[in-house]
Amino acid sequence: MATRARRPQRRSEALSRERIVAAAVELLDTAGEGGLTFRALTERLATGAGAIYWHVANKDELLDAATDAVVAAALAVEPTGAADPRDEIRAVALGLFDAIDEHPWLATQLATELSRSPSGTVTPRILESIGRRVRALGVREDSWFLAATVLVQYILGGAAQNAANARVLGPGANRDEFLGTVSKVWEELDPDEYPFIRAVAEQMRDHDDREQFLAGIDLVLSGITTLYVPGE
Amino acid sequence: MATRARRPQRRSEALSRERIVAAAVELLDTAGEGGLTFRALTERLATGAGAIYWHVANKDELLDAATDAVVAAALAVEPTGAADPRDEIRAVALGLFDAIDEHPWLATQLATELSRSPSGTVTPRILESIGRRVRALGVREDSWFLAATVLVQYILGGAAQNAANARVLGPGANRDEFLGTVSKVWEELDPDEYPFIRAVAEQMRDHDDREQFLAGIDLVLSGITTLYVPGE
DNA sequence: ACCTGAACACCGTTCAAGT
DNA sequence: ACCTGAACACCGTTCAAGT
Repeated sequence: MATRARRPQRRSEALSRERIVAAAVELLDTAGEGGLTFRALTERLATGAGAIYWHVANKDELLDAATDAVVAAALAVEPTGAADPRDEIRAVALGLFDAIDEHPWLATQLATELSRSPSGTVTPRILESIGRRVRALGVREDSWFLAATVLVQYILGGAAQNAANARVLGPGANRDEFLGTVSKVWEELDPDEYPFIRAVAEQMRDHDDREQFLAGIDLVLSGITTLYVPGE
Repeated sequence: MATRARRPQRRSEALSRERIVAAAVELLDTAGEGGLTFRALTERLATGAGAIYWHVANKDELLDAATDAVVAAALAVEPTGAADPRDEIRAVALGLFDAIDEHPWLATQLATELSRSPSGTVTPRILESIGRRVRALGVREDSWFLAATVLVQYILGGAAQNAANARVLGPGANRDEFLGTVSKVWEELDPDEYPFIRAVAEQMRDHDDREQFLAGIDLVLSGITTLYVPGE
């Protein structure tokens, strides 16, 4: 009774790249970045290591595929019918924000995604989604790439930072308590070396992640409008 | 002759945390993120594994220490005497940009730094440096934390993205050639799925990393001024 | 207090062998 | 074409033993 066999998984439901990637995402979600190993994967899929290597070149490719699958899903629920491109940009950004929140390993992955495959599919996907709205915003054509890139950079950076916070906490932890602790540490830093940190310790403790993230988006949007939208 | 003993290192110059961290930085710089192993480290320092563990708790702590050392050095050359806080912010940002450019492993490290030690020293260091200038800019007090955080997020994200590009290239590679290749890939994407990417493929090919990074800083600064500096 | 180095548990990847 | 699973090389970390 105690030694219940763990998930015999319907006997051989035909291995496939998709099933492997899905299992990888599950492992990453439940066990964290360190939880994705070929041994855990073979056990969960009731197969051998070689079988996985038949469908996937190596671990890096598997991670890329997992990232791509999750990002694609997050961007699939595109906001339709929103009149203001600004609202659409906010919606796309929040979609990624939530995806990273649900799959914290995405943060690290997205940060290093760019360093891998030059023809990586994740970055173009995100850039395309944001870029269309940048164009709709009326940004000068020669600044399309710049404006879209800055936005994407902020979105990924901001979402990643929040995921990091969430990860430190771990599931079920008390966010207020955690922020309180960090805030205390900040308040006790050397007043000569860290005057600013001390001054914002309280703001840090009371800030709302989502609100702050959106305020950052608006800030970038404001800069884009001021500098790159003619006649504003 | 062929089997020259590699660096006997002046026989026992007393191991210390600093020497270990310095060796770690060297290894990371020369051999990349995967190059930092305890075996390589023991060889370079002509010692045993246990000796290193006497000075450093584990690999994560070693990576944190290496990151901290490099970031501290980058921020140490603080711009003095610049009249405009905007110029100072640009200088600090470029300092980090160059540091990540010199030590590409910093990008990944900084992206995940936040997820580690809540009392991490790297983030406060950067936030402090940027925050002081944000204050000098005349930002409303209740928006100090927000404005500084957004700036730091953009700086780290932007610098990381550039480091990623540099890393894909590898030392001595031809940047123009690389961008040309990626640009070609972008131009050949599905016109229905990726109209924006196709439209900016050329801008991407011709963009200058540093220029673009600075333009992003100015964009964020413009947003901060518009939204959070009273009377502007 | 500081260092040595063998040993342990674990990992990604390969590959001869099977069907 | 697809899968098995033992084997290999390598890694982070521990620890009894030394000085």
